[in-house]
Amino acid sequence: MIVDPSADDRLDHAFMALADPVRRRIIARLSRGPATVNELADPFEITKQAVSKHIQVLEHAGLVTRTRDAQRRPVHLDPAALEALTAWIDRYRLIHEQQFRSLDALLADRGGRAAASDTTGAGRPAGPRKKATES
Amino acid sequence: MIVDPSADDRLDHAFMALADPVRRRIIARLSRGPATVNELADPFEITKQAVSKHIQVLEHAGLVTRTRDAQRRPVHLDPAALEALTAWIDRYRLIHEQQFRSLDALLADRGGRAAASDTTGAGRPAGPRKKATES
DNA sequence: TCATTGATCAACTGTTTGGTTGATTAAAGA
DNA sequence: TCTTTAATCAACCAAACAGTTGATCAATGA
Repeated sequence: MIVDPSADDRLDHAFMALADPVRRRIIARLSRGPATVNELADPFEITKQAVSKHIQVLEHAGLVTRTRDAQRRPVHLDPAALEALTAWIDRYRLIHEQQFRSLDALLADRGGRAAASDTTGAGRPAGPRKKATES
Repeated sequence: MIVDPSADDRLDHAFMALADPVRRRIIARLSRGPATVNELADPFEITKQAVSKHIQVLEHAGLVTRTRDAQRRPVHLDPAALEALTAWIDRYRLIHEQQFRSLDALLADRGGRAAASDTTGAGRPAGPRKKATES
């Protein structure tokens, strides 16, 4: 049993959880409000045991929580983990955009002639040759 | 061989591709500019064949593209697929936020007394009882 | 107490995945 | 032509995963 998962582990589990279309449909349903396992299993062709496993995956990823309401155990969406995902994606998406802006500025300074001959994109700046250690 | 993958399949592959820490580090590296397989394999303990497979997964998900530059085959980040991921996540994250705002407005109209007794959250609005068919 | 309902646990199975080693292709250069 | 370098292909293996069936647990209500 993992007690203190790293941020990397949490990203692993969250991305893996959303890599399944059944789990994405469960998230979509929960975005409109909590629901029980039986309610969530209804639209699918699989057994409720399988849906229960999917919910365990989502819970382990921190995407949903379960409470107790008499016999029912309603599942709730927890959007904090979703925010962590968009934060990770946007981080590198924006770095990439910035790389392009820097290159464009550089080419503009040189007069822009080099840009027309670089059709492969292979001449893009690769940055300093340091080890890529970021996660 | 799949020739026309659905949007759902593309999301599958993209989320699955990012569910691996090695592939996320590759994306992080590529956000700073293109790189070859050998360069990408350098920081890892695994063989370059394994890294080549990871890049195939990323390419199949539409997250990267490969070009030809003499013997080298530089890998480039393609941020369009990343945008699709954030779009999906934010869609349901914002729907969820809107649900909360609607509930808060409802409780405010009633005088807000019911809110204090609902500590489990089980009484959240579950929306109309229609089948959850959205993807 | 006992039956019912909601949900999970346990064990098993077929498929997929991440990694390896060894062989092969493709382009450059001596 | 022969060698070197970059990268992929092919076959294989162990581990993980998604699904199943059957049994069990927990709370409710007659």
